[in-house]
Amino acid sequence: MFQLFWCKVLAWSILKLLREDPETLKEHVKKRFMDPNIVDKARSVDLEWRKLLTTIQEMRHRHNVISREIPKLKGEEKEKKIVEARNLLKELEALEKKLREVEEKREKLLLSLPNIVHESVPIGPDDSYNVPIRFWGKPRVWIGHIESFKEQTERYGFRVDYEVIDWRPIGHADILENVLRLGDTFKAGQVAGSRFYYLFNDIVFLDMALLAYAIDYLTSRGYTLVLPPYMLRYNIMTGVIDLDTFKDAIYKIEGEDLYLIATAEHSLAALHVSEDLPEEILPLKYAGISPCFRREAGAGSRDLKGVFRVHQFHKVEQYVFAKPEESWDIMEELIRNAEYLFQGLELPYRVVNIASGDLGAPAAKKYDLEVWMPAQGRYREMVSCSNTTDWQAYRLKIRLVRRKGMVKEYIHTLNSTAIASTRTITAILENCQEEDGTIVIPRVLRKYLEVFEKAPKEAIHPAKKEKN
RNA sequence: GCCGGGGUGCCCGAGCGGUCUAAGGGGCUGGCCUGGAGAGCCAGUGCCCCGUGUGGGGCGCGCGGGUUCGAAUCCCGCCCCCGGCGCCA
Repeated sequence: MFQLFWCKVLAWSILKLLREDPETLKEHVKKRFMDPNIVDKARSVDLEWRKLLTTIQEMRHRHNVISREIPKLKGEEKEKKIVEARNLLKELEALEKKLREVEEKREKLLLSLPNIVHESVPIGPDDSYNVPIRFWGKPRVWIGHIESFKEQTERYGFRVDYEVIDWRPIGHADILENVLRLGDTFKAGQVAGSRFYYLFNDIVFLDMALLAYAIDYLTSRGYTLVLPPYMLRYNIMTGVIDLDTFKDAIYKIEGEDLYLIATAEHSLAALHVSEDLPEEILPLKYAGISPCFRREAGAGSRDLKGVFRVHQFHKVEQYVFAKPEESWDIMEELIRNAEYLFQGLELPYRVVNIASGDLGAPAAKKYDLEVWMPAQGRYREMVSCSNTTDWQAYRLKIRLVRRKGMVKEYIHTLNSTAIASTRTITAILENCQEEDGTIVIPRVLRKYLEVFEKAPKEAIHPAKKEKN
């Protein structure tokens, strides 16, 4: 028996849909509240490209045939053939120029297509349609926030146990700069601009302890610890993110083809660029630690105070290369890892299933982990966990090779925050705050502070009043 | 940063303007053979396009341009690796 029915598979799920089932692809684009016309455009340009390519390849073939005849000929006949070949090339020139144009257009359109939307994603145009799927911990809710707290929990059918406090905790920015006096965004603003900061002493130790805590846990779970490049080339960046992210988040190095990473996710995704990974080594799980640089161009004047939303911070990131059939289970593992870390810190949180319109092009599904911020009376994003299925893998040419039959397909990639330093610090500043402004250090962090002589061990205290 | 050497398919390695569009090994996948394994034999083993055929074709020798009817082979730019010099935390 002949074993192989030669079934040619289009490896990239989105290109396959584009060609074979464009209506379904349109449905996915509509779910994101994007213009479904991009599907028609991409489809027609893809078709145009294929037609043109076929024409050119036929001409190339004729030209190759002639070229191969030439060395066998002599004298006048040879000259005739050379002229013929030359003329054919002249014709080709214009067509190939056209092809390059079409190809560029096609490439652009293909790369502008967002990922499909997983069936479990709530449909809605913006973050107000995000759906909390579970709550953890017992938030401390200031009396004045009780109504809005209920709005943020009971509306979704959850009954979350909470503790009422009659004093309002000081906001993270205020306590950092004015009570503890361990941060200075004013001076940083003078020398670098808004959204930069100086942090001092205890808070710096806290930053380091958080990172150590995260890498300690993830490495114990078998994740490979990685210190990655902090800058990447253009073609790698575009493999990892969509155009909007590029515009809003990415810093460029002047005069070089280098861009500062906005997260270790970018470098970790790039770790296996252009590789064929055999299925038996999957899943590959990484924990990257790096600074993150973000322009925050789209943020306007949101969160200008303190270190909640800043141009640079440290982050431990989880990144996994997986077989398609296991990626959804791994997504659950990644969010559970993040939850484990925040449970350890005793920060009350909820996990939110991000609505289709708020997803971002690379992700087929995304969870955010949001911590309750007692001073703000809101849950705020600390962790973002995505399954990007084969969206990044296609762009980065990362394929999976099956043992049987040597079939190749695109792998799935996933990413999730473990801990982002400054943002987690804001959560600690508000949640672990005592009435007198003392910050009680979460127990799980203490062993990482032990190694530093001068690090705080149990609490961070308000600055002493200056005598004037 | 400077000078010299080098980057060939999954790996090793030949080719250094046309004898076809990468020799020859090795590995891997499948088939034949076998009681089973091995050996042996056969085929497949980069990307893409056309075709409802086990069919046809284009492009691939670090990347991008150029010369030529024809380039792995010649020229230019860039990247990376090795050695030497310089510089530096």
